[in-house]
Amino acid sequence: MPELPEVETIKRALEKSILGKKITGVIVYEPRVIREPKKEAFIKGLQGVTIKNILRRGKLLILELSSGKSLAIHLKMTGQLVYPGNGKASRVSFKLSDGKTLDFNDQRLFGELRLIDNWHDLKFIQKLGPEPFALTPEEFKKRLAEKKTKIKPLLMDQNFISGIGNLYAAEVLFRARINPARPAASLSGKEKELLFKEIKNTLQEAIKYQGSSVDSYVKLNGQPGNYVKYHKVYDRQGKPCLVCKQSIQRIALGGRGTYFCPHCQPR
DNA sequence: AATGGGACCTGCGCGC
DNA sequence: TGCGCGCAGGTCCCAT
Repeated sequence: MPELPEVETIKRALEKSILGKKITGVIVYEPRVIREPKKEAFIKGLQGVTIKNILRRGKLLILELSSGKSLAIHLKMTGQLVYPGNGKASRVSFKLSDGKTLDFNDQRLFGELRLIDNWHDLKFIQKLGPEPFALTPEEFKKRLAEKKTKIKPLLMDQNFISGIGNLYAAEVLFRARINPARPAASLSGKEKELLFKEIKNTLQEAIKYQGSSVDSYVKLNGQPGNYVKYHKVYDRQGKPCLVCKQSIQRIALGGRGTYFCPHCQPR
């Protein structure tokens, strides 16, 4: 479940530690995580290239390379990047010119590595909604206007707005005091403004604390992020609401576990 | 357009 | 105790 704050945390750490270094070799332990091209071409295409630029779009990490190609990394549920690598449970290991390795770990193999000519051409990128931090309240309200879906699945829709997953959708809606099952179109102008504000606030705060380590997210150095202790609803079912003391509920919405306070977030 | 389901995966927690 | 089952969720894809 790495979402925008977790991927941003990793991106910033990568910039400090591997930017400008050369990939001197690639060891593939689990070919299934390499989505394109085939393993041999993937290894060959990365051999000897320098990492020129590191970007994030939504939850996707992009390393631009001296060859003109890019390495796109999606961590999906359980993907990790660890530097310096320790070789433990690594699916793919990148040897760098500093003698250390960058390890890609992924227990469940949902993660995706792609070596591509132009990352702008990725279908995922072409359909991707705007970055929360590059959006104005007016634009956000406008995008919300015609939507008939429930607000929580909509926030998680990467084509609507990028970077928000199950965890931060729950946290944001609690802070905006909006019930996750509300139809998006039913939100008042004030609620839309507050929601947008809380999206930015929550993501910013989570980045400050370097992400939420529930499940398997770790920072580039292998250590957990610190934001879990600030969660107000996620994974807190049955526990007292930090505002009103009522029990936090968990329901299924769009097939996903959804946490909220029935008192603070009424229908 | 929206919604629901399955697929991809594996480790964990639960019930019996 | 041990086993089998369901669940967890990011994204894509298909069906309705």
